[in-house]
Amino acid sequence: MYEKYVTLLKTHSLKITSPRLEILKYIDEHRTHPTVEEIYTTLKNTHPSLSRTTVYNSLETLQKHKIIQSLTITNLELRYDINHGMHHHFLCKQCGTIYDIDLSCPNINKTLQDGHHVEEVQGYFKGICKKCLSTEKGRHTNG
Amino acid sequence: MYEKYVTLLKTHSLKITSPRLEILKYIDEHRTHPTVEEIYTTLKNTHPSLSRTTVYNSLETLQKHKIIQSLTITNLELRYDINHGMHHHFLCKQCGTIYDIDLSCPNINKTLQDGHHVEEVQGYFKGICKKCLSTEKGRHTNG
DNA sequence: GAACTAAATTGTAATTAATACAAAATAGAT
DNA sequence: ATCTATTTTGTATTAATTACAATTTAGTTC
Repeated sequence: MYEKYVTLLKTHSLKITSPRLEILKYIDEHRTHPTVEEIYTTLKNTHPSLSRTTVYNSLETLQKHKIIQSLTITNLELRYDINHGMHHHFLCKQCGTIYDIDLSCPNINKTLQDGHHVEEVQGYFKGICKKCLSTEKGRHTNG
Repeated sequence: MYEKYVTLLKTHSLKITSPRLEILKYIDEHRTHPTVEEIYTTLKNTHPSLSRTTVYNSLETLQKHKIIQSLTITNLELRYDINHGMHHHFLCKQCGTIYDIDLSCPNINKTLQDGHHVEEVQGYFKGICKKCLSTEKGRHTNG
């Protein structure tokens, strides 16, 4: 159940704590790019002693170790995502869903750009998602 | 002095007001991707009646008309940038400077991606800028 | 397995960015 | 000059995040 996450934390010489395991598991199993509040309120149900600050602290630690990453695509608050290989993000302006986009910009791996050393790249795409487009089309067709 | 901005506002059928002209001029002349607070405190000096809320309102209006755009590259707060053709951004993790990056990801203009309709693209690059790299190198060499 | 210590968790308080809203002011039209 | 819808302004709130001190605990040592 948790071995995967125990191993991951050990690999990074991080202490194995209940909050870290739960948070990591949650982010790994919910690829919805959740907010801190979503993670906190959900886990609070099954782990009442959990503190909001702990969620912030744990996320920061996991991020420092590049196990997870934070997104600012929604402007309002940080969202978190497990670090599963290079990918970008698409935000639907209508339904708010954030999709993973599996493409790699060829400029991404060039380590120098205008003389700057690039360590991280995040691509944010915004528009209307496939699902909303089809609903919209259906609505026009039917009524 | 302000004709350029008067024209721009007129083109978009926006009322010509002093705050809008000042804010637009500020963003156009300071390509440093300023925060709301930077814009507000700077303009407050020469225009004491200016309200923080007005800065927020004006920025929102200008953004809706695609005259400016907002960036979330620093995570903490929104930063604003005049909309001068397609470009991306580089944030130096050391000095905090945000540079414009004039490259266009070939995927950017594909209007559909996984069936999603892309309307906007923002590329955020993070690392160490040329200037900080050279300072670092100098330090190693000299001491 | 008990004792120890550095690190993590917790809860509260404070900070910061952004938004809501109503009253006053004003741009542009008549 | 008058009028009206829009904009500006200031205050009050909300929401996300950070600071910090006290408590607890993971992992080590004996």
